[in-house]
This record gives sequence, C-alpha cells and structure tokens, in this order.
Amino acid sequence: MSELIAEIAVNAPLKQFFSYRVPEPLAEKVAVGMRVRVPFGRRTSVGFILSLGSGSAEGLKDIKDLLDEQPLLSAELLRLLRWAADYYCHPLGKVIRNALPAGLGSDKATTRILVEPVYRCLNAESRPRGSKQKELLDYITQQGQAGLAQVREKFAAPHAALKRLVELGCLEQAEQERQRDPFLLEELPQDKCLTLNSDQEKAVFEVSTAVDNARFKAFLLHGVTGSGKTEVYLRAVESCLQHQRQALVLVPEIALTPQLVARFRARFEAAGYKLAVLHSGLSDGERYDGWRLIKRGEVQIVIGARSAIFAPLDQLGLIVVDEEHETSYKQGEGFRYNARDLALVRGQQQDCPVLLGSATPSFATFYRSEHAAVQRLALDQRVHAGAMPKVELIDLRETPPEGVLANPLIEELQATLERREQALLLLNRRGFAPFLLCTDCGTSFHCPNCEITLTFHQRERLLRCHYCDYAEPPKEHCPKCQGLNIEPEGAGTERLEVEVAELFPGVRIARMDRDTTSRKGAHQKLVDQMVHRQIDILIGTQMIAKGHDFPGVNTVGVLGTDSLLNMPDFRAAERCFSLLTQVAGRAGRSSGGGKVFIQTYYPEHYALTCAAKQDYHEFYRQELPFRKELGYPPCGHLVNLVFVGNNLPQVKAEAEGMAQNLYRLAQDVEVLGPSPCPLARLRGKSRYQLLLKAIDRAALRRLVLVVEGLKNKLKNGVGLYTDVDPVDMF
DNA sequence: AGCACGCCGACT
DNA sequence: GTCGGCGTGCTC
Repeated sequence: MSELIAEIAVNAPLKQFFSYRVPEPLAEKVAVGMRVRVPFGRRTSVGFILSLGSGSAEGLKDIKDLLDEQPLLSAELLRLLRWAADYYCHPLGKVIRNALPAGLGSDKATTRILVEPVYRCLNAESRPRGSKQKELLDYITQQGQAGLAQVREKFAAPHAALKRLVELGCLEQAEQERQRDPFLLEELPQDKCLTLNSDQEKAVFEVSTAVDNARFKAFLLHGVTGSGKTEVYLRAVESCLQHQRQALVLVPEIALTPQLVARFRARFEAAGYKLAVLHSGLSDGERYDGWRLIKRGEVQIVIGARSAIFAPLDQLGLIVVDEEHETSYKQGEGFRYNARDLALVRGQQQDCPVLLGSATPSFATFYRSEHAAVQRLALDQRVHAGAMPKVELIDLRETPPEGVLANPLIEELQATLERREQALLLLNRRGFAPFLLCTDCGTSFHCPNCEITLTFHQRERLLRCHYCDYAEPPKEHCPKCQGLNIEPEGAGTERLEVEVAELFPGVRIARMDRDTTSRKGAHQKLVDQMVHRQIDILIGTQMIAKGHDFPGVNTVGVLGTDSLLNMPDFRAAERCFSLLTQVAGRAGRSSGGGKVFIQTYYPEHYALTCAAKQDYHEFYRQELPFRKELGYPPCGHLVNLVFVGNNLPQVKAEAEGMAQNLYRLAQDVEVLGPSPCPLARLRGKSRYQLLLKAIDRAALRRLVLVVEGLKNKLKNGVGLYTDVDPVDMF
C-alpha cells in the first residue's frame, strides 16, 4: 500500500535523514520546509521536512505534530542549506537550526511572538472625568490608535486610566504584534546623494546591468578606503529595489559599521523602503521579530552579519558583501561556513549578482578576478581628492624604544597634539602585558586549560586567558622560587595607555578594545567622543582600524607589527598587510595630509613596504609565488581535521590512526601531520590536527568523504571536526 | 546529541 | 547484595 512519506532532517548531529509516515489528518497540511515533531529513538525531537513522496510506510513511525502553518524554509533556501551542509560536512538538521533565529530551531516548539495591547477610540457617549484620562483619550484620538509602549512613552503609569477608559467604552483594547525598534532613537545623518566619479559610474553601471538581467555574476569592487564603495553599494541596491527585488547586504560586524547602516537607512527609509538589521547584538526576541518581518516579505533591504546570508528573502536581486576579506565571515566553530563564499553560491542559485567590496581583497577573491570568474571593478581615486597618507616605517633596530613608542613616533605625536589634531595608536593586543615573568627563575604563568600564557590586566588586577574564561589574581611571589621580582613582559593596549599618559600629561586619552567596549553602546560612545574631538589620542586593537571616519585624525601609529607578521599561519603576511592598509586609511581622510608610522624590526618585509606604498598589486605579486609553490590557497585548497578530546594520548592515537588510513587512500591530496594544533590545549581539551591540501578540489572532496565515512570508527571520547576552507588554524 | 543498555567497583 | 560509574550503540 502506498502512503505519504516525509523525509526529515532531525535536530541531531546525524548525517542521515529519516523517513516518517504522514498520518491522514496531517496529509492535507504538510509541506516541505515545515517543522514537525517526531518520535526519535526513545524521545521526541524536532525535525524539518525535506521532501514528500509516497511509498510503503512499513516500519516507519508517524509524524506526531506539525509545528508550522506555513513553511519556514523556502525551497530555494533549503537548496542553499543542503548545499552548505554537504560542502561543509555538517548535519543538515544543525545547519538549518543555524539558519533560523533562536527559538524556531529549538526542541521547545514555543514561538514567542510578543503581543502588546493596542487601544483604539470608540464613539462613546460618556466622557471621562479625570484630567489624566482626558489627556490620554485626546492623545489616542489624535494618533488614531496607540500601542501600550507608545502610550507609556508619553504618560507615566497609564494602566489605571486606560482600564477606566475601556470600561467607559471610550477605548477598545485589542492585541497587536509588538515590533521592537532595534534602532532605538538613533540620529540619522543627512543623506547626501553624491555625484559619482568615472570609476564609480562604471562600477554602478556594470552591477546595475547585472541586476537588470537578473543573472548571477560576481563582482569585486576594489577600492582604497575613501574611494566611495558605499555609494556604489547604495546605487546598486537602488537599482535592485527599482526592479521590485530585495537586497541583502553583509557586513563583518554591525557594531563596527554603524555608519554604513546609517547611510543605508538615510537613503532608503526616507524613500519608503523598509530595512531590517540582523546581528548578534539583538536579543532573541528582536532577531525573531526581524526574521518574521523578512519572511513575510515586508522588508526590501536586509543588512546583517555572517548569519544574515540565510535571511529568508524570496525576491533576492542583489547580494553585497562589504569588506569581503574579513575573517569574521567564517564561523569558527560548529557549522564552519563562510558567508562570503555562500553569498556566491546563493547568488548562483537565485540568479542574482554578488558584489564583493574591499580595499584589500582576500587572495581568494582577487585570484578569481584574475581568472575571470569574478569581474574586478576598480575604484582608484579617493573621492575627496585627498592624497593617500604618507607611510613611514620606523626601524626599531636603529631607534630602539624605551617603552613601546619609539622616538620618531613620540615626536610626531607631540607635533600632532600641538596642531590640535587627533592620533590613533594601533596595538593589536589587549591587556597590560601578554605575560608575567619571574625574573629570578624565569617562570611564567600559564592557563590551566589552554596552552598559553595568561595576560596581565592591571586595572582588574587579574591574569586572564584570552581563549577561555579562566582568570586568577596575580601572585605576590613566584610559586617556584618564592622570588618577589615578578615583572610584566611585553605590552598590550592597557600598558600603552599608561605610557602615553606619562609621556603626554593632561592629554585626553581613550582606549578602545574588547575590554572597554563590552557594555552595550560603549563602542559607539568612544566613536562619538572621537568624532567630536573629546579625545586626543585613541589607543586600540584592530577594532580602531575598521570602518570609522575620524575627520580629525591625521596621525596613525602602528605598534607590535612584527607579532602580526610572525603568526604561525600562512596568511600572516596577508592579514598584516590588510590591517596596516586599513589603519593607514584612517589617517587624513578629510585633509589629505595624513601620516602613518609603523614600528618594526623588519622594515624590509614586503608586507610592510607594500602597505607603506598602499600597493595591493605589488603585495599580491610578491606573496602569490609562496602560495603557488606550497599549494596553499588561493592556488590550492585546504581541509583541516581537528581531533579533540580530554585524553591527549588518545587524541594523538586517533589522529595518527586516521593519518595512516589517509596516507594510504589519498590520491592527489597531501596529508600533513598529524601535529598538535597551534593551541595544543584549549578549554581543557587536547587538540591535534591533520591538514589536507590539494590543488584539485574534487580530489580533496573525495578524501573528505572517506574521512566522513571513518568518523564513526573513532574511539569514544575523541571528536573530529572537519573544517573546510579553514581561515585560521587554532 | 540524548538516552538506555550493560558490565565492573564501593557502599547502605 | 544494589547503586551508579561511564563505554557503546542506536535513533525512520
């Protein structure tokens, strides 16, 4: 007998799908993309309907419940998620959960739609007597209707009065869905619709043409900071909206790009378009609100971080990926997808162009543009005709610094302050000192969970691990030799702040790093203070290099450059070049007279000389041969296998066992390792890695499938994570 | 991931 | 004797 059967991805870390019988009462209502509750083993679980078909239901269990009236996932989105699950070797059930706002994917089927009372006027005979009730009624009459939150803003404690008015028949009370405004009461800049220069005009023309044709095409918008990329995005989005299609804009981190969001709002909200912003700073409720709004088709523009690539847009007409080189597009754990790469896949699947923008494109993207898979659109002119900043490399071998700052930089800061200008100092390490050292016996202090030294935070008087949550107060004397000479070694932003304060008494100094911006709004406050010139010198980690436009800054100093360059990662030079180029772009954005000082012991390094010249092409030309020779991306492809467990010998044994199998089975794939991860212990777990490298992606893929097959042979207590296209190898 | 089954140590 | 440790195996 043939019956209706549903293929289900269960919310469990399992690769395979499960079939269930659709019982008669549900047969009318089921559709692909809906959530169901199913019996699973000895419990019930939430699953997603992947497909429906008919056949023998023998041995199959029944679907218990249908959790949605309408599918949560469109066929198109499901297709993207299936592709991603397959490509990144992650269970589809988990992938889907990742793509949905928290709450919808959970086993608790409760979907919290917040409602609030809404009041409307009725033509009642009786009029209220109390003055507060009168005022309230007048207000609501004037507004037509008003939600409780709205009333609360105008009137303190309105409940009693409202209740009385309802009793009198002056008002009726209903319920409406509450939409929180995630923008709060933010001030919007005046939208300046700038005239385009010829580069911008060409770029807009190319992208708009692709938007008109509604065909997939990938573009790299390659423009230095201040070359007007945002205006190109705005115009491209505009042409997309004119075709009644929706635009998706990905940004590395919303908190760091408030200006971009503000410009989009200023341009499009005034024109009557609705915009949704999705990011990690939202509460679950806010995110869910936004998601439903998008799902209902009420939003034309979505701006969001990484996970917004899964926004449920049905009429997608354009995807923009701003700062496409940013590593934050790659999720570092669990479902390790790269939103920039998925943007290209989604564009292909939904026939829409993808615009990748950067001043320092990822090698992957630039390489593709060299090989015609991506069309490069260059913006070579700075919009305000400001000259590029002058970059100077300070050779620390010649001018060894007493503290962190070398003399030429100190002198420049002095001159900057005298001119009443502002300065930025970049040191990509937070805390006071990266480690404490007993100068009697050489003991340093390590995290008990991770294989790294603890960073000393002076203000908190704590030693902190920057990889797990561990913290301990610093000891008075050395636990080994009882010596009292424990000294902080090296410097982080906190120490730099102290040093700068000593060098320039009375100067307004602020620090911007994860420690000073953890509270909501703290980051924006610092940015505002900087813009309003209430800060003379801003010290910070790479956070200060991103996105902001500080018109008063003409001087930038970069410290600790060499530690960037010496990271144990084949992309260290690329990252260093990228960061230096970006931070250099902060100098002299308005005046054009910017100066940048980079302190280094290795001023000959091409990453530095190229950054000094702001010459991306030259850097690419010098770096690419190394990649080619070693078969690293973009010339080859990587998959990192990470073995994790509590027991080090066991983890090592499993990694070695897998390696033996793969040495034997690999064809056209290099199997490197196994070796302890750069962080061999992290959060109390031991970690080994096995790196797979291949020129031919298909060959790599075949081997990865072998690995997936061997996964269930792993000894208990050892986990294996497959990281496809890893961006860092911690 | 859960959740149960199963087979060994130290307790009322 | 049995309570409970967590290794192993399964989930339509």
